[in-house]
Amino acid sequence: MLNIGLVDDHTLFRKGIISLIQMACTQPVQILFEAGSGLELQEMISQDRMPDVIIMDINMPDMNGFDSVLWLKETYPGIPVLVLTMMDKEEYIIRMLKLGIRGYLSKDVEPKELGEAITAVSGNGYYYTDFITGRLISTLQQYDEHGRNLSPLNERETEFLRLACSEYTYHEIAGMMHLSPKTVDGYRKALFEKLSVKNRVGLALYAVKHGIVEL
Amino acid sequence: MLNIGLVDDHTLFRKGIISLIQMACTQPVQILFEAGSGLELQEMISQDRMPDVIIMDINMPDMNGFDSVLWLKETYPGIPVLVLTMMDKEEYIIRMLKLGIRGYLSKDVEPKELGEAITAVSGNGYYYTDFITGRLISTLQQYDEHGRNLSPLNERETEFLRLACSEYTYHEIAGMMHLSPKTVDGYRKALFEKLSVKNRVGLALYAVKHGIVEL
DNA sequence: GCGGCATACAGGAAAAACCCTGTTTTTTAT
DNA sequence: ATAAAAAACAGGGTTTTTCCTGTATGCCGC
Repeated sequence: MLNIGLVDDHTLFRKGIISLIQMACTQPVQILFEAGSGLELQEMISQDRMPDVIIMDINMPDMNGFDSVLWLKETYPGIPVLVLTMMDKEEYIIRMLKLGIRGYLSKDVEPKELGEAITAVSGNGYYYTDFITGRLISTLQQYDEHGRNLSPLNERETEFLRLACSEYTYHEIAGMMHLSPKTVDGYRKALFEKLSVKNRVGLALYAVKHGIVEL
Repeated sequence: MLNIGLVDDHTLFRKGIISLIQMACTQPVQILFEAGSGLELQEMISQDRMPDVIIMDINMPDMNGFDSVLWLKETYPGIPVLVLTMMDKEEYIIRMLKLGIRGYLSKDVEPKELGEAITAVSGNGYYYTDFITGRLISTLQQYDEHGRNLSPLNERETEFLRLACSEYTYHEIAGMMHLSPKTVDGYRKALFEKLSVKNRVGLALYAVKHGIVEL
């Protein structure tokens, strides 16, 4: 019997997932527990309810998916995690992959696919939707003419980008970042190039689209 | 027996809703049909499967929630519609209210609330979550010091706002709108005032936040 | 027929954004 | 240890945005 732990703040989703699991899985499975956040997950596991697979969302109150996976990997690295979320932004996928999750599914998944993913992940396998692998491949293909990767924004660039999505002037942003306005202007230019945008509005829309700033 | 028609493109959601209905409703209910889009809804109803209540999402392929409700109100105005969606943008809520829906729920709804909403709507009642009514009230409270309503953007302002969320200069936008750059500057100023923003980035973020431009 | 109102438009000016080229300093790799 | 890359910064220029005040026109109500 395969024991599944379900972590999602929406009751609607949890019940939907349970229904799908029951109709999709060929092997015998049961829902060991449901948790509405990372904190509840910690409670469940501290009560010695050890699942064979954890299905987890990202957006949750109290403790989100990233922190939850981080904690799991530190504490019980053996439990495979299957992320099931609406968030299909590249940044999120990449962050999760780095944390060592074993599968990533979008919430518009078909029952059959969910069953396959659970089977794969509960063994020693991995499962990512075609959609997601497709996006990742196209991301990894973003090199410039010298073969340098253009896409990943470093710490400082990300910080600048977040601040650029505001009503502060670049001068004010320079102050906040403890940099000269000229340096900030350099970041601006670099990001225009990297993200192929022409003005600050382009930066803001890129940031929203890729989940770098929340609305 | 209350017959429910379920219109949502995500299998996960449909199964979740069904679970919640079964655990939340005190009265006897059954799911008469499930449809994955407005087109499928039309098929179902043309097969003479007339539900007492329709629970509907907004984002769907082929035929979305707005068009579906529009068609329903023209063809079978008697069937009450309960919108159940993640889209909590004011523009969407207002559009749906104008179409004459009877309830609007967010997908993070509690089982109990879903049951109450179904009961209310299947009678001759209405049901809106506190969250939604709260947002609507705060929107309707946006008056200026003379009592004039600031919030609703007219046609031309909306058109300008959409164009401002781009990498065109205002000069180029003026050309597209067949207006003088000075007039466009007037729209800019008026929108800064109405939306309480300080620069073009603020405009773009407002537009995204309120569903005026898609990403 | 006249004030109120919305729309379209102008001149002019300061601020901010945008762009290019080049220097210094710090970090990193070998 | 040193060359190469990345980060911080400057000078100086153009374009765009932002802001102010003021005018002309057509529409609507009373």
